[in-house]
Amino acid sequence: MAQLSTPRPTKDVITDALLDITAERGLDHVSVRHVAAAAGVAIGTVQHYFPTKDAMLTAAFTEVVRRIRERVAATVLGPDVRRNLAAVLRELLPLDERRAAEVRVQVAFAARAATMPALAELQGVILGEVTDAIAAALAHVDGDPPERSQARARVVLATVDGLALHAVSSRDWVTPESLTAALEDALDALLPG
Amino acid sequence: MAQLSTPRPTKDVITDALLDITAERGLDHVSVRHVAAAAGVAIGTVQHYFPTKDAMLTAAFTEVVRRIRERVAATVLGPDVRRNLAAVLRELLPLDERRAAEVRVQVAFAARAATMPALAELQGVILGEVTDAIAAALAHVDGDPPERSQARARVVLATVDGLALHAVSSRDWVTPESLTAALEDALDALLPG
DNA sequence: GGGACTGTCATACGATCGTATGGTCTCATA
DNA sequence: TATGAGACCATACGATCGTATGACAGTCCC
Repeated sequence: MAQLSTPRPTKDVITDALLDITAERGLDHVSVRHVAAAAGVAIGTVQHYFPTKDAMLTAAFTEVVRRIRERVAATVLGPDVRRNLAAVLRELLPLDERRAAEVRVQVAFAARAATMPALAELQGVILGEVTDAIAAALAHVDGDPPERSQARARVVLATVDGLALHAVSSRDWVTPESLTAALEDALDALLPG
Repeated sequence: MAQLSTPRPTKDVITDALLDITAERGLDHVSVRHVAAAAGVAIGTVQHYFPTKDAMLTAAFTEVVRRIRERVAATVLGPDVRRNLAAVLRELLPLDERRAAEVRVQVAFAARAATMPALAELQGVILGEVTDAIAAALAHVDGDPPERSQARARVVLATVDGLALHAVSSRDWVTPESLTAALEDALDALLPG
Protein backbone atom coordinates (compact mmCIF):
# COMPACT_ATOMS: atom_id res chain seq x y z
CA MET A 1 0.00 0.00 0.00
CA ALA A 2 1.32 3.34 -0.97
CA GLN A 3 2.06 5.93 1.59
CA LEU A 4 -0.98 8.11 1.79
CA SER A 5 0.63 11.19 3.17
CA THR A 6 4.07 12.36 4.09
CA PRO A 7 4.49 11.86 7.85
CA ARG A 8 5.18 15.09 9.68
CA PRO A 9 8.76 15.50 10.81
CA THR A 10 9.16 14.46 14.42
CA LYS A 11 10.72 17.79 15.23
CA ASP A 12 7.57 19.60 14.11
CA VAL A 13 5.36 17.22 16.02
CA ILE A 14 7.30 18.01 19.17
CA THR A 15 7.12 21.74 18.58
CA ASP A 16 3.38 21.56 17.98
CA ALA A 17 2.89 19.55 21.13
CA LEU A 18 4.74 22.19 23.11
CA LEU A 19 2.60 24.96 21.66
CA ASP A 20 -0.57 23.00 22.37
CA ILE A 21 0.35 22.57 26.01
CA THR A 22 1.28 26.24 26.24
CA ALA A 23 -2.07 27.31 24.83
CA GLU A 24 -4.08 25.00 27.04
CA ARG A 25 -2.24 25.01 30.34
CA GLY A 26 0.42 27.68 30.16
CA LEU A 27 4.14 27.77 29.71
CA ASP A 28 4.78 26.74 33.29
CA HIS A 29 3.17 23.37 32.63
CA VAL A 30 5.56 22.71 29.79
CA SER A 31 8.02 20.04 30.83
CA VAL A 32 10.13 17.77 28.68
CA ARG A 33 8.08 14.82 29.89
CA HIS A 34 4.73 16.38 29.12
CA VAL A 35 5.84 17.52 25.70
CA ALA A 36 7.22 14.09 24.88
CA ALA A 37 3.99 12.44 26.01
CA ALA A 38 1.83 14.87 24.04
CA ALA A 39 3.97 14.32 20.96
CA GLY A 40 3.83 10.55 21.41
CA VAL A 41 7.58 10.10 21.58
CA ALA A 42 10.10 9.20 24.24
CA ILE A 43 11.92 11.76 26.35
CA GLY A 44 15.14 10.81 24.62
CA THR A 45 13.67 11.72 21.26
CA VAL A 46 12.90 15.20 22.45
CA GLN A 47 16.45 15.47 23.71
CA HIS A 48 17.74 14.28 20.37
CA TYR A 49 16.27 17.32 18.64
CA PHE A 50 16.50 19.81 21.49
CA PRO A 51 19.48 19.25 23.78
CA THR A 52 18.07 21.49 26.52
CA LYS A 53 14.70 22.78 27.53
CA ASP A 54 15.71 26.33 26.70
CA ALA A 55 16.58 25.25 23.18
CA MET A 56 13.18 23.63 22.91
CA LEU A 57 11.43 26.79 24.08
CA THR A 58 13.44 28.98 21.76
CA ALA A 59 12.66 26.72 18.82
CA ALA A 60 8.98 26.79 19.66
CA PHE A 61 8.92 30.55 19.85
CA THR A 62 10.83 30.68 16.57
CA GLU A 63 8.01 28.67 15.07
CA VAL A 64 5.47 31.12 16.46
CA VAL A 65 7.45 33.96 14.94
CA ARG A 66 7.59 32.13 11.65
CA ARG A 67 3.81 31.79 11.60
CA ILE A 68 3.27 35.45 12.36
CA ARG A 69 5.77 36.40 9.68
CA GLU A 70 3.99 34.19 7.19
CA ARG A 71 0.68 35.75 8.03
CA VAL A 72 1.96 39.30 7.77
CA ALA A 73 3.68 38.53 4.47
CA ALA A 74 0.29 37.53 3.12
CA THR A 75 -0.88 41.09 3.58
CA VAL A 76 -1.87 42.41 0.22
CA LEU A 77 -1.60 46.10 -0.28
CA GLY A 78 -4.70 46.19 -2.40
CA PRO A 79 -6.92 49.12 -3.20
CA ASP A 80 -8.64 49.18 0.19
CA VAL A 81 -5.69 49.44 2.54
CA ARG A 82 -7.77 50.09 5.59
CA ARG A 83 -9.74 46.91 5.03
CA ASN A 84 -6.63 44.82 4.51
CA LEU A 85 -4.96 46.30 7.53
CA ALA A 86 -8.00 45.63 9.66
CA ALA A 87 -8.07 42.05 8.41
CA VAL A 88 -4.46 41.46 9.41
CA LEU A 89 -4.94 43.02 12.81
CA ARG A 90 -8.09 40.99 13.42
CA GLU A 91 -5.91 37.91 13.09
CA LEU A 92 -4.01 39.11 16.14
CA LEU A 93 -7.13 39.36 18.29
CA PRO A 94 -8.66 36.39 20.13
CA LEU A 95 -11.91 36.48 18.21
CA ASP A 96 -12.38 32.72 18.26
CA GLU A 97 -10.87 29.81 20.10
CA ARG A 98 -8.18 29.24 17.49
CA ARG A 99 -6.94 32.79 17.68
CA ALA A 100 -7.38 32.83 21.46
CA ALA A 101 -5.06 29.86 21.73
CA GLU A 102 -2.47 31.65 19.63
CA VAL A 103 -2.74 34.77 21.72
CA ARG A 104 -2.30 32.77 24.91
CA VAL A 105 0.88 31.31 23.45
CA GLN A 106 2.20 34.69 22.42
CA VAL A 107 1.42 36.24 25.78
CA ALA A 108 3.10 33.37 27.57
CA PHE A 109 6.25 33.75 25.52
CA ALA A 110 6.22 37.52 25.82
CA ALA A 111 6.08 37.22 29.58
CA ARG A 112 8.94 34.77 29.63
CA ALA A 113 10.90 36.96 27.24
CA ALA A 114 10.95 39.58 29.98
CA THR A 115 13.48 37.40 31.80
CA MET A 116 14.91 35.26 28.98
CA PRO A 117 17.12 37.21 26.57
CA ALA A 118 17.03 34.66 23.77
CA LEU A 119 13.28 35.07 23.54
CA ALA A 120 13.46 38.84 23.91
CA GLU A 121 15.73 38.91 20.89
CA LEU A 122 13.18 37.07 18.79
CA GLN A 123 10.39 39.23 20.10
CA GLY A 124 12.28 42.35 19.06
CA VAL A 125 12.74 40.98 15.56
CA ILE A 126 9.13 40.07 14.99
CA LEU A 127 7.85 43.30 16.51
CA GLY A 128 10.06 45.18 14.10
CA GLU A 129 8.84 43.25 11.10
CA VAL A 130 5.17 43.58 11.94
CA THR A 131 5.57 47.24 12.68
CA ASP A 132 7.28 47.78 9.35
CA ALA A 133 4.44 46.06 7.55
CA ILE A 134 1.85 48.18 9.31
CA ALA A 135 3.88 51.30 8.65
CA ALA A 136 4.01 50.44 4.97
CA ALA A 137 0.26 50.14 4.90
CA LEU A 138 -0.13 53.43 6.73
CA ALA A 139 2.27 55.19 4.39
CA HIS A 140 0.22 53.87 1.53
CA VAL A 141 -2.87 55.77 2.58
CA ASP A 142 -1.05 58.74 3.91
CA GLY A 143 1.55 61.22 2.88
CA ASP A 144 3.32 61.38 6.24
CA PRO A 145 7.07 60.91 6.35
CA PRO A 146 8.26 57.35 7.04
CA GLU A 147 9.29 57.91 10.66
CA ARG A 148 5.82 59.24 11.32
CA SER A 149 4.21 56.13 9.85
CA GLN A 150 6.61 54.03 11.87
CA ALA A 151 5.62 55.75 15.10
CA ARG A 152 1.94 55.39 14.30
CA ALA A 153 2.45 51.74 13.44
CA ARG A 154 4.00 51.09 16.84
CA VAL A 155 0.97 52.60 18.52
CA VAL A 156 -1.43 50.59 16.37
CA LEU A 157 0.37 47.33 17.11
CA ALA A 158 0.56 48.15 20.81
CA THR A 159 -3.16 48.79 20.88
CA VAL A 160 -3.99 45.50 19.21
CA ASP A 161 -1.63 43.51 21.40
CA GLY A 162 -2.91 45.31 24.47
CA LEU A 163 -6.49 44.44 23.58
CA ALA A 164 -5.45 40.84 23.04
CA LEU A 165 -3.59 40.74 26.35
CA HIS A 166 -6.55 42.11 28.24
CA ALA A 167 -8.89 39.69 26.56
CA VAL A 168 -7.01 36.51 27.42
CA SER A 169 -5.95 37.53 30.91
CA SER A 170 -9.27 38.59 32.36
CA ARG A 171 -12.75 37.26 32.86
CA ASP A 172 -15.99 38.92 31.87
CA TRP A 173 -14.09 41.76 30.38
CA VAL A 174 -14.31 41.54 26.62
CA THR A 175 -16.46 39.86 24.05
CA PRO A 176 -15.44 39.25 20.44
CA GLU A 177 -17.89 41.96 19.44
CA SER A 178 -16.37 44.53 21.76
CA LEU A 179 -12.91 43.58 20.54
CA THR A 180 -13.88 44.12 16.94
CA ALA A 181 -15.54 47.39 17.82
CA ALA A 182 -12.51 48.52 19.76
CA LEU A 183 -10.27 47.74 16.81
CA GLU A 184 -12.43 49.74 14.44
CA ASP A 185 -12.54 52.53 16.96
CA ALA A 186 -8.79 52.54 17.30
CA LEU A 187 -8.25 52.52 13.56
CA ASP A 188 -10.67 55.40 13.11
CA ALA A 189 -8.68 57.42 15.58
CA LEU A 190 -5.20 56.32 14.60
CA LEU A 191 -5.38 56.18 10.86
CA PRO A 192 -4.51 59.44 9.21
CA GLY A 193 -7.15 60.92 7.03
CA MET B 1 16.73 50.87 73.66
CA ALA B 2 13.50 51.91 72.20
CA GLN B 3 12.14 50.32 69.10
CA LEU B 4 13.19 52.50 66.23
CA SER B 5 10.51 51.52 63.79
CA THR B 6 7.54 49.27 63.60
CA PRO B 7 8.67 45.98 62.08
CA ARG B 8 6.87 45.14 58.86
CA PRO B 9 4.32 42.34 59.17
CA THR B 10 5.86 39.04 58.14
CA LYS B 11 3.04 38.47 55.70
CA ASP B 12 3.95 41.65 53.83
CA VAL B 13 7.62 40.78 53.84
CA ILE B 14 6.80 37.45 52.20
CA THR B 15 4.58 39.09 49.58
CA ASP B 16 7.24 41.64 48.76
CA ALA B 17 9.85 38.94 48.42
CA LEU B 18 7.63 37.11 45.97
CA LEU B 19 7.14 40.25 43.89
CA ASP B 20 10.86 40.96 43.91
CA ILE B 21 11.66 37.51 42.59
CA THR B 22 8.94 37.85 39.97
CA ALA B 23 10.33 41.15 38.75
CA GLU B 24 13.91 39.95 38.64
CA ARG B 25 13.66 36.38 37.48
CA GLY B 26 10.08 35.74 36.45
CA LEU B 27 7.10 33.99 37.92
CA ASP B 28 8.44 30.57 36.98
CA HIS B 29 11.37 31.04 39.37
CA VAL B 30 9.00 31.67 42.24
CA SER B 31 9.07 28.69 44.57
CA VAL B 32 8.07 28.47 48.19
CA ARG B 33 11.70 27.88 49.08
CA HIS B 34 13.03 30.86 47.15
CA VAL B 35 10.37 33.15 48.52
CA ALA B 36 11.05 32.01 52.06
CA ALA B 37 14.79 32.53 51.61
CA ALA B 38 14.32 35.98 50.05
CA ALA B 39 12.00 36.96 52.87
CA GLY B 40 14.42 35.64 55.47
CA VAL B 41 11.97 33.20 57.01
CA ALA B 42 11.51 29.45 57.12
CA ILE B 43 9.40 27.52 54.66
CA GLY B 44 6.99 26.74 57.45
CA THR B 45 6.41 30.42 58.06
CA VAL B 46 5.36 30.93 54.48
CA GLN B 47 3.00 28.01 54.85
CA HIS B 48 1.62 29.49 58.02
CA TYR B 49 0.36 32.53 56.13
CA PHE B 50 -0.28 30.93 52.74
CA PRO B 51 -1.40 27.31 52.96
CA THR B 52 -0.72 26.65 49.28
CA LYS B 53 1.40 28.17 46.57
CA ASP B 54 -1.69 29.24 44.65
CA ALA B 55 -2.92 31.14 47.68
CA MET B 56 0.46 32.83 47.89
CA LEU B 57 0.33 33.83 44.23
CA THR B 58 -3.21 35.11 44.51
CA ALA B 59 -2.33 37.17 47.56
CA ALA B 60 0.66 38.64 45.77
CA PHE B 61 -1.41 39.62 42.77
CA THR B 62 -4.01 41.08 45.10
CA GLU B 63 -1.27 43.26 46.49
CA VAL B 64 -0.31 44.35 42.97
CA VAL B 65 -3.94 45.20 42.29
CA ARG B 66 -4.11 47.13 45.52
CA ARG B 67 -1.13 49.24 44.52
CA ILE B 68 -2.56 50.00 41.10
CA ARG B 69 -5.87 50.91 42.67
CA GLU B 70 -4.13 53.19 45.11
CA ARG B 71 -2.28 54.92 42.31
CA VAL B 72 -5.35 55.39 40.18
CA ALA B 73 -7.31 56.73 43.11
CA ALA B 74 -4.68 59.43 43.44
CA THR B 75 -5.69 60.74 40.05
CA VAL B 76 -6.84 64.30 40.49
CA LEU B 77 -9.32 65.57 38.00
CA GLY B 78 -7.79 69.01 37.99
CA PRO B 79 -8.11 71.72 35.40
CA ASP B 80 -5.69 70.10 32.95
CA VAL B 81 -7.25 66.69 32.51
CA ARG B 82 -5.02 65.73 29.65
CA ARG B 83 -1.93 66.36 31.74
CA ASN B 84 -3.26 64.39 34.68
CA LEU B 85 -4.30 61.52 32.49
CA ALA B 86 -0.92 61.43 30.83
CA ALA B 87 0.75 61.41 34.22
CA VAL B 88 -1.27 58.42 35.39
CA LEU B 89 -0.64 56.53 32.18
CA ARG B 90 3.06 57.28 32.35
CA GLU B 91 3.09 55.42 35.63
CA LEU B 92 2.03 52.32 33.72
CA LEU B 93 4.95 52.52 31.30
CA PRO B 94 8.42 51.14 32.07
CA LEU B 95 10.13 54.51 31.92
CA ASP B 96 12.64 53.67 34.61
CA GLU B 97 13.82 50.56 36.39
CA ARG B 98 11.25 50.87 39.16
CA ARG B 99 8.36 51.00 36.74
CA ALA B 100 9.97 48.38 34.52
CA ALA B 101 10.03 45.98 37.47
CA GLU B 102 6.36 46.64 38.11
CA VAL B 103 5.48 46.06 34.48
CA ARG B 104 7.39 42.78 34.45
CA VAL B 105 5.37 41.67 37.46
CA GLN B 106 2.08 42.68 35.87
CA VAL B 107 2.93 40.98 32.60
CA ALA B 108 3.95 37.83 34.40
CA PHE B 109 0.67 37.71 36.30
CA ALA B 110 -1.37 38.55 33.23
CA ALA B 111 0.19 35.65 31.40
CA ARG B 112 -0.51 33.29 34.24
CA ALA B 113 -4.05 34.62 34.51
CA ALA B 114 -4.65 33.23 31.03
CA THR B 115 -4.65 29.77 32.60
CA MET B 116 -5.46 30.52 36.25
CA PRO B 117 -9.05 31.66 36.82
CA ALA B 118 -8.47 33.14 40.27
CA LEU B 119 -5.99 35.58 38.78
CA ALA B 120 -8.16 36.26 35.75
CA GLU B 121 -10.92 37.32 38.10
CA LEU B 122 -8.68 39.86 39.78
CA GLN B 123 -7.39 41.07 36.45
CA GLY B 124 -10.94 41.68 35.27
CA VAL B 125 -11.70 43.71 38.36
CA ILE B 126 -8.68 45.96 38.12
CA LEU B 127 -9.07 46.45 34.38
CA GLY B 128 -12.61 47.56 35.02
CA GLU B 129 -11.62 50.03 37.68
CA VAL B 130 -8.79 51.57 35.72
CA THR B 131 -10.94 51.82 32.62
CA ASP B 132 -13.65 53.55 34.60
CA ALA B 133 -11.16 56.07 35.91
CA ILE B 134 -9.84 56.80 32.44
CA ALA B 135 -13.37 57.04 31.09
CA ALA B 136 -14.22 59.55 33.79
CA ALA B 137 -11.28 61.66 32.75
CA LEU B 138 -12.26 61.41 29.11
CA ALA B 139 -15.85 62.34 29.84
CA HIS B 140 -14.55 65.35 31.68
CA VAL B 141 -12.97 66.83 28.59
CA ASP B 142 -15.59 65.65 26.22
CA GLY B 143 -19.29 65.62 25.75
CA ASP B 144 -19.55 62.10 24.46
CA PRO B 145 -22.05 59.72 26.02
CA PRO B 146 -20.66 57.52 28.80
CA GLU B 147 -20.51 54.32 26.79
CA ARG B 148 -18.44 56.14 24.20
CA SER B 149 -15.97 57.30 26.84
CA GLN B 150 -15.87 53.78 28.20
CA ALA B 151 -15.01 52.36 24.79
CA ARG B 152 -12.34 54.96 24.22
CA ALA B 153 -10.92 54.30 27.68
CA ARG B 154 -10.55 50.62 26.87
CA VAL B 155 -8.57 51.48 23.77
CA VAL B 156 -6.38 53.93 25.65
CA LEU B 157 -5.61 51.41 28.36
CA ALA B 158 -4.93 48.69 25.82
CA THR B 159 -2.52 50.95 24.00
CA VAL B 160 -0.59 51.77 27.15
CA ASP B 161 -0.45 48.17 28.31
CA GLY B 162 0.52 47.06 24.84
CA LEU B 163 3.37 49.54 24.76
CA ALA B 164 4.47 48.33 28.18
CA LEU B 165 4.27 44.70 27.10
CA HIS B 166 6.35 45.33 24.01
CA ALA B 167 8.89 47.27 25.99
CA VAL B 168 9.62 44.64 28.62
CA SER B 169 9.44 41.64 26.31
CA SER B 170 11.81 42.72 23.57
CA ARG B 171 15.33 43.96 23.15
CA ASP B 172 16.45 47.07 21.31
CA TRP B 173 12.91 47.94 20.55
CA VAL B 174 11.89 50.87 22.67
CA THR B 175 13.59 53.60 24.61
CA PRO B 176 11.93 55.61 27.37
CA GLU B 177 11.88 58.55 24.98
CA SER B 178 10.08 56.62 22.27
CA LEU B 179 7.62 55.30 24.85
CA THR B 180 6.80 58.77 26.05
CA ALA B 181 6.48 59.99 22.48
CA ALA B 182 4.22 57.07 21.61
CA LEU B 183 1.99 57.84 24.56
CA GLU B 184 1.65 61.46 23.56
CA ASP B 185 1.02 60.39 20.00
CA ALA B 186 -1.68 57.99 21.10
CA LEU B 187 -3.35 60.54 23.33
CA ASP B 188 -3.33 63.08 20.52
CA ALA B 189 -5.13 60.62 18.32
CA LEU B 190 -7.44 59.08 20.89
CA LEU B 191 -8.49 62.05 22.95
CA PRO B 192 -11.57 63.74 21.61
CA GLY B 193 -11.18 67.34 20.74
C1' DG C 1 30.33 -5.92 4.95
C1' DG C 2 31.74 -2.97 8.56
C1' DG C 3 32.07 1.53 10.60
C1' DA C 4 29.77 6.05 10.98
C1' DC C 5 25.65 8.46 11.43
C1' DT C 6 20.93 9.24 12.61
C1' DG C 7 16.52 8.40 14.81
C1' DT C 8 14.37 6.47 18.64
C1' DC C 9 13.82 4.51 23.05
C1' DA C 10 14.41 3.19 28.15
C1' DT C 11 16.20 4.14 32.34
C1' DA C 12 18.56 6.40 35.93
C1' DC C 13 20.55 10.31 38.79
C1' DG C 14 20.57 14.23 41.52
C1' DA C 15 18.10 18.42 42.29
C1' DT C 16 14.07 20.82 43.36
C1' DC C 17 9.38 21.04 43.88
C1' DG C 18 4.79 21.59 46.93
C1' DT C 19 3.15 20.02 50.96
C1' DA C 20 2.67 17.55 55.60
C1' DT C 21 4.00 16.98 60.21
C1' DG C 22 5.36 18.24 64.49
C1' DG C 23 8.23 20.89 67.24
C1' DT C 24 9.48 25.39 70.30
C1' DC C 25 8.54 29.85 72.03
C1' DT C 26 5.52 33.81 73.47
C1' DC C 27 1.77 35.67 75.42
C1' DA C 28 -3.05 36.67 76.68
C1' DT C 29 -6.42 35.09 79.60
C1' DA C 30 -9.04 32.18 82.68
C1' DT D 1 -0.08 29.26 87.05
C1' DA D 2 -2.20 26.40 83.56
C1' DT D 3 -3.59 26.45 78.92
C1' DG D 4 -4.69 27.41 74.35
C1' DA D 5 -3.71 29.99 70.28
C1' DG D 6 -0.68 32.00 67.17
C1' DA D 7 3.96 32.82 65.11
C1' DC D 8 7.74 30.64 63.56
C1' DC D 9 10.98 26.91 62.51
C1' DA D 10 13.15 22.27 61.06
C1' DT D 11 12.71 18.32 58.66
C1' DA D 12 10.87 14.79 55.89
C1' DC D 13 8.12 12.63 51.98
C1' DG D 14 6.76 11.61 47.52
C1' DA D 15 6.44 13.62 43.03
C1' DT D 16 8.41 15.80 39.24
C1' DC D 17 11.95 18.19 37.17
C1' DG D 18 16.08 18.65 33.52
C1' DT D 19 19.62 16.08 31.97
C1' DA D 20 22.98 12.10 31.19
C1' DT D 21 23.89 7.66 29.54
C1' DG D 22 23.67 3.71 26.86
C1' DA D 23 21.27 0.60 23.91
C1' DC D 24 19.15 -0.89 19.43
C1' DA D 25 17.67 -0.55 14.61
C1' DG D 26 18.12 1.24 10.21
C1' DT D 27 20.90 3.75 6.25
C1' DC D 28 24.69 5.16 3.69
C1' DC D 29 29.30 5.28 2.14
C1' DC D 30 33.95 3.18 1.73
